[in-house]
Amino acid sequence: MIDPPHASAYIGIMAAHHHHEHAGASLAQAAESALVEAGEQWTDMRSDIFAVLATFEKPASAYDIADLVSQKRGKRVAPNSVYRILDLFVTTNLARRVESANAYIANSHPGCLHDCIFLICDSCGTATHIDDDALTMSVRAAAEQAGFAQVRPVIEVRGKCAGCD
Amino acid sequence: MIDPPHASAYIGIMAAHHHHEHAGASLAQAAESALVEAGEQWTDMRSDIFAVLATFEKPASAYDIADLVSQKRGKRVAPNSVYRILDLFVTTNLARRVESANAYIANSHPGCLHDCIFLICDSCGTATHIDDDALTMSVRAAAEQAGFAQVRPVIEVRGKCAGCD
DNA sequence: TTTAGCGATGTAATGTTGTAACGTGCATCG
DNA sequence: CGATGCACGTTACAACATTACATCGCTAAA
Repeated sequence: MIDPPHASAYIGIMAAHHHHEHAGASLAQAAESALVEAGEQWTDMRSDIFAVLATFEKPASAYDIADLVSQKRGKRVAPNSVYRILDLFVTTNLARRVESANAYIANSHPGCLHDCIFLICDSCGTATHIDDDALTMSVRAAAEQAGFAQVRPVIEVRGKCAGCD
Repeated sequence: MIDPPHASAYIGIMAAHHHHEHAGASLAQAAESALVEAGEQWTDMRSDIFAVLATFEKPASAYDIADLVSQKRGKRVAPNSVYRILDLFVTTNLARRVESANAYIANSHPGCLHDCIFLICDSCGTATHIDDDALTMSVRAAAEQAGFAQVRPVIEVRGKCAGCD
């Protein structure tokens, strides 16, 4: 899977930064090593949940994931367990929570730490993301200016994607 | 209620823009006229719900509001009805939904249309907002660049407020 | 004046998302 | 072996949100 060079960003605003975007097995491997790196275990359950999460184009709800993982294992996996693991993924940067969708999405470049900006299509539900550090840093700065600390920006844009215009 | 001209200049991060910030009765009045302006009715129920919403410092859940309005009226008001009216408020810009909190907050300057940036304290739950049109316009621009249309930014920052350091 | 329509609200049921409390199995280490 | 710690299971429940349909009151057309 070759990565097209991060098609060159914005006029005036641009992240001078590019990633290795993983997919499929490569992504799972990257996730595994990132998790191990963080001192956590890469168990079967975690592997299955990550695999299922990574197949989604759209942000996936914990319940969606629970259903699919249950099928895959032939045994009910409770949402509860899924949430635990998703929380772990989020704290270790293997996945992100999309607040405006109450759902999760795999991070296609784990190990690379960013605030990211999600674009979620109101029609088809698919989410893409852009990384624009200049922008996210400005948001952080504005919040810090207002006296906030330990800042965690949530930047999402709802709208209609190019395919759904 | 006169709004100062939308002065378009920004120095770095700063809103060269100031509002009439309403509070209490003045806010309720502003809300009423904004709603009527939009061709909607200002009913007792809507008035009560707005009043309750406006008393909150923190984003209020529909259920919080339902409880308080129920008390106030001495009769159960179902969450359903509250959601209906909150949706109306959001579409008419009398209130905002805080996605990362599944909750709502009154707009202290209805009639004045903005993307706003919320700062929500993880400790005390209070929310403040900043208006920084330069920033929000950049976010819009980035999304449009990516092919999105009918863009609605959701910009929230979680963190610790000055009082909760 | 009836009545048809419409907007606002009520009622009930149900669906979805998220957490709490506690139990079990298993590996590691003294 | 027994103690500890971690992952996961199980159950129950809390919190958030929507759907379908009923009722009420107003007003505009017949």
